[in-house]
Amino acid sequence: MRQNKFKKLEIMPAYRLVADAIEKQIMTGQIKPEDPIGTEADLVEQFGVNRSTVREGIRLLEQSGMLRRGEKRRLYVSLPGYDKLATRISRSLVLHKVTFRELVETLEILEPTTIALAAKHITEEQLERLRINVAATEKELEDRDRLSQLDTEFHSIIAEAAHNSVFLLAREPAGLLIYPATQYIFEAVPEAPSRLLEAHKTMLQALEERDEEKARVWMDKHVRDFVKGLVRSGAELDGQIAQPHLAHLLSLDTYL
Amino acid sequence: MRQNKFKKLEIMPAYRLVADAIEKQIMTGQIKPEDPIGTEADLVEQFGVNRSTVREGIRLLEQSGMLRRGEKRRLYVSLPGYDKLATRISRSLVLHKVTFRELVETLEILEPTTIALAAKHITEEQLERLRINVAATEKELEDRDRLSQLDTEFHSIIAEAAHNSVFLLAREPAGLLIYPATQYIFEAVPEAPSRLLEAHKTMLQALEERDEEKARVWMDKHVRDFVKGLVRSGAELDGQIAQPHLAHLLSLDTYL
DNA sequence: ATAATCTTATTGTCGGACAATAGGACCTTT
DNA sequence: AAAGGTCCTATTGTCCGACAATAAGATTAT
Repeated sequence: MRQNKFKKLEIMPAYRLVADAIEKQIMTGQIKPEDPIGTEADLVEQFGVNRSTVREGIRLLEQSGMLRRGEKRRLYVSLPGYDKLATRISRSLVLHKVTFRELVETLEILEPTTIALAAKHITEEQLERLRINVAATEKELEDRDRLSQLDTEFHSIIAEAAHNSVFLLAREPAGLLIYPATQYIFEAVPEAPSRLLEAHKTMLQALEERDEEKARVWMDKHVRDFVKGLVRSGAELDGQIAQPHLAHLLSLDTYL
Repeated sequence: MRQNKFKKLEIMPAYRLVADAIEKQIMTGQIKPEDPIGTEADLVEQFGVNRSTVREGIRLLEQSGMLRRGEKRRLYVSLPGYDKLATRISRSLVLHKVTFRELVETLEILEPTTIALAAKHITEEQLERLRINVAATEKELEDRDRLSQLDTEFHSIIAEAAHNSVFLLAREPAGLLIYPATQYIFEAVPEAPSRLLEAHKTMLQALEERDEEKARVWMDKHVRDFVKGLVRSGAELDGQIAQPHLAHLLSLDTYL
């Protein structure tokens, strides 16, 4: 038997070490969000490596949202926003070829619970945003594209109203991936828009009344309705998400 | 009123354009996982920019796991693994100062549902891994550190057994953040290890019997037990996660 | 055939260079 | 004095060229 006297050496490129060093300080709270990091020249001096190397390290952290370029293009520590994270997760799910079935199964579970939490915690400001959203939905019943945007937003606001960021982040990627499909349901099911509006109205009302149970029941119905529509629109539950459904995720590329 | 005749110009550094161009091809399936990307020199030629610029672009994608260095150090398209994603999400949650309350609230909801799904879909191979896990737990009841690792693993296997990658990814970050706290519960609550073992044993049994309801009920109990222990161990439910609880997340830095 | 050596391609790192730009300081105009 | 223009400086984004380290492949020696 071979003797294992030595640990495997950790041999990492310098740009990684740079990134890890900065990340560690951020994670341990030694540098806090909105704190400025020095200029590239400063980092060169501190780490004792070339500027190119520093830059490569910075890119790593820039991507994950821990660093951003702020005023005067200087580097600041920053919190990765939930929207950006959710987008990134969604993309990964797509690459992993997630099926409609997995998505709807997840939402059938999460959405009713989400709205139940929301009924307990929603603020007046969030109620107002929902009212605006519903009003817009009513006005633009004909514009399918806009309507599916509003649908996605409606559910996002509710998730936000649950006031639980862990839960929010657990739900959001599935929401981002599935609700755009609403658009295709509208094409196949003429009565879908009005049913959607009715459901949204009722859920809003339930939230205004803080009626947890009513909210949950209607959301449950709403989601199952959605799934039925999805099937009627020709989606294969065990198939992957079709390209057209993802257009928004791809074009969001630009600024995240 | 100001006329909005012009769209905001998209002015982006070249290294971003490089990254976006590659990412787009990956997302649209024009390049698939495990496909080799050319060498840096190739990319320099194709994009018509300098190698430094290409490298910075590559770093962005390397971080999000869409590119990796494979054999012969060449660049390959790759799927961001769930474990890596979950780690990254967990870190973001920490930076956003999630509270214990948000974590346990989420798990109280997700875990029972997870095991119910698992009861339906678990494979023999996964059952076997759970048996090994439980056996190890029984043997090492004294070693708190090891025990909390095994606990985290136990719940992860169950999540995997639900056979829903969306759900898996929704649950994992919360699991990563909360179960390490088990260790501190053991210090405060002497009878905790044996109670944990009993619960795990019973849940395993329920899974073997495909008894969805029994599994759910026990998991529910198990999680609430966990929360009680957490409180007894002195954790402030409305406080953030303490540094020591995060050690594992930080040291994982190295190779993800 | 196996081991040792050489070759080559590629990455990681370095140093230096320069244009573009943002911000500040300073000046001009009304 | 406020608004606009000009100059100055620091910093970033990009380019160029170079080289050591390394891994894979080819070649030679044992």
